[in-house]
Amino acid sequence: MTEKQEKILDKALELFAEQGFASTSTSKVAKAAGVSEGLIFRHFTNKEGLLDAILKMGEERAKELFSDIVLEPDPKELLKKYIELPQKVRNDKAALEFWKLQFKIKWELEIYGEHKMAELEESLIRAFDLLRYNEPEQEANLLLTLMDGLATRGILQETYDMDSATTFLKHKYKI
Amino acid sequence: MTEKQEKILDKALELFAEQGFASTSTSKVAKAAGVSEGLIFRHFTNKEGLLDAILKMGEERAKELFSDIVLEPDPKELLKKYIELPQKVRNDKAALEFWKLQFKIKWELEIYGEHKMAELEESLIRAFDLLRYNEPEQEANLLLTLMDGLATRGILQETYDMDSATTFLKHKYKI
Amino acid sequence: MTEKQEKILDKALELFAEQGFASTSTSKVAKAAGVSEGLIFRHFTNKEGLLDAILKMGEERAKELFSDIVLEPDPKELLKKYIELPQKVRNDKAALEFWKLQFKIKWELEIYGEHKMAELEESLIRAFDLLRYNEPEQEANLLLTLMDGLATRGILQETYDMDSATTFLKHKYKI
Amino acid sequence: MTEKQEKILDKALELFAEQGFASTSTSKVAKAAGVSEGLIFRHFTNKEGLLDAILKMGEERAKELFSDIVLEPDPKELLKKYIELPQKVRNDKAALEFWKLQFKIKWELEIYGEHKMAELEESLIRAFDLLRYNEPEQEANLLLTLMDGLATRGILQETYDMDSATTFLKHKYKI
DNA sequence: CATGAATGAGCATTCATTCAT
DNA sequence: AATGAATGAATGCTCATTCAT
Repeated sequence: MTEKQEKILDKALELFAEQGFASTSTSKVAKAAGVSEGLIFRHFTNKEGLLDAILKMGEERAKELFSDIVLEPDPKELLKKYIELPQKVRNDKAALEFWKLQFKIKWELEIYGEHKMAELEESLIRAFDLLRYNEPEQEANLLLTLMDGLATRGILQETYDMDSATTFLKHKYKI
Repeated sequence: MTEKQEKILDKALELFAEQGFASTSTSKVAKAAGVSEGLIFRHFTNKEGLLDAILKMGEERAKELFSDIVLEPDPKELLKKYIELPQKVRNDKAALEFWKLQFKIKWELEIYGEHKMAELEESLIRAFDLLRYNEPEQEANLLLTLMDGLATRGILQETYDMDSATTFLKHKYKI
Repeated sequence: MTEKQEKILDKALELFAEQGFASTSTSKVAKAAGVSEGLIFRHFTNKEGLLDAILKMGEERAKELFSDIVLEPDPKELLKKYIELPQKVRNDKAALEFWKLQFKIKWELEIYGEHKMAELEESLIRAFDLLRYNEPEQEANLLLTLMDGLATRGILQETYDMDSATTFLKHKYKI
Repeated sequence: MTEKQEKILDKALELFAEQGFASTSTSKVAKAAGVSEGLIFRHFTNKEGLLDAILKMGEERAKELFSDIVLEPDPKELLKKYIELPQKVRNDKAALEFWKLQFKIKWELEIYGEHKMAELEESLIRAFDLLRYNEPEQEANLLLTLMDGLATRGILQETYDMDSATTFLKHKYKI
């Protein structure tokens, strides 16, 4: 991975996250990255190939982010970490950019990456089970869904008070 | 409003909801509507003008949908109606199209129409207040956020089991 | 000639003179005149037909302007009137508009309306002859050419000092 | 400057001079130059950018043409060279094209490039001064204005007898 | 006489992509 | 590896013109 290659990925992520995939032209990416437009195609074949590379990059970073949660043995602690995730992401510019892109792409291409969540879902189910909730699958599903809502508003609604929401949630789950 | 005008709005809604605003060209809309491309601009000035017209249309239909909830005097009934909304929308092709567009546009243009929700939020707060919840504002906010998540998955994840989720939610809120 | 017809001619003249023929769309004319675009075509067949109507109108007004000069029996007086013409036109908004259009059209369509000038040229030749100039044809031709230059600068160069130029010319021709 | 770039400039000059700026589409230019339309924009940004490039080219050639006059020390010779300029231009196809464009643009965009003439005017004033004319500024101004007329007719009126006019003028200025 | 709906061709410009160097 | 020239198709939009009412 050369320096220019990284620069392209970096700027493409930024632009795709800001303006969306379709609305970001390869020439904009090239200009922002300070490289010739042709180079993008030499390295990534396609505009789609560029997106794939970014998405793969994102998946790896997401795994890092999630692994800390998934591997947590204490169920209360696991829930806490999960619920605090949006706050954490919102305060980390790089992570926020990835999330934004992830969601934007979801809506632009209408794909909901279920498999990515499978592992997380299982760990949540286990946690709720250990905490003796009656319907752990439903609880896990509800919390995952809520998370999508939290992400939606955290990203889209600048005035959204994420801290209150998080605190309230922890209170509800008695953490 | 001539027949062709309606046809344009109709097909534009369909295409914008399916493929997104930026990725739907005016020529595609014209072709789908069986109209000359120029007609779109004569009637709606702009591609954006076309979107606005559709969005206004959607707002009116949303108001109808919401008014039934907002005006409900019985708090339990209000909550029930609100929670059942996603189910209702998911089973109504026309309504689903509008919701899809609404969310797609949110993400494409990064605007979260807070004002549209204000009335709804107030009625939810009142309901939770009447039901003697300790923190009605937080409860209302949580439910609204959850709704965004429900919509996200209901639209994006074809396999999402909306009925179970709804049932479970009603159970949680003791309805 | 209905009121609307006149309004069309009026506004078309104004716009053609300001922005040129090619750069003025029939829709602009219709909007400025407060009529439907179709009406222009009902009355004038073509965009070109509209131009022709305006040009004909202009020719008549030019004849009025010139007739006073051409019919002047005293050669000195004739020269004086001719030389003072640009000043006169420059101070008359309506006349200036016509001249401007006339010149703009000349350059846009590359036609030099020689026949319009023939009568004027003859009267100038006669005048120079009576004043015992050696080469009255050449003198007339020179003055006519100079007039084109005077018009060019009078219209195009806002800062052009037409009064000085006129005074100097009269002095040169001993008037 | 690649071959294709030059070809674009060349054909654009030709077409702009023939048909005017507004009436010459970029696709016509591209077709005439045997180039893809996109290339025009890659090299010149805009249709206006293309015009600017041509105009700058013209200015340089005009400077060459004028410098010979402006630097002439002998006043009689200077006047002679100046008066003979239109003849010279009319017999040089490339130069004529530039002049035509220059004038067409003047009328289409209504800008009179005074500053370009300033140097020339000063040298004319100096010449008339040396030749002991009473009002050298007025004389210079008159001759410049006459030149605009000469150009107008030389370009627009194919039958205009430029040689006679030039001869007569030289005779008038005793050259 | 007058309108407003409607069209097809054309416009300037942008786009993703290819290729010779 | 990297560039910059080049392209063909597409984009949003405007144009002159027609026609039913």
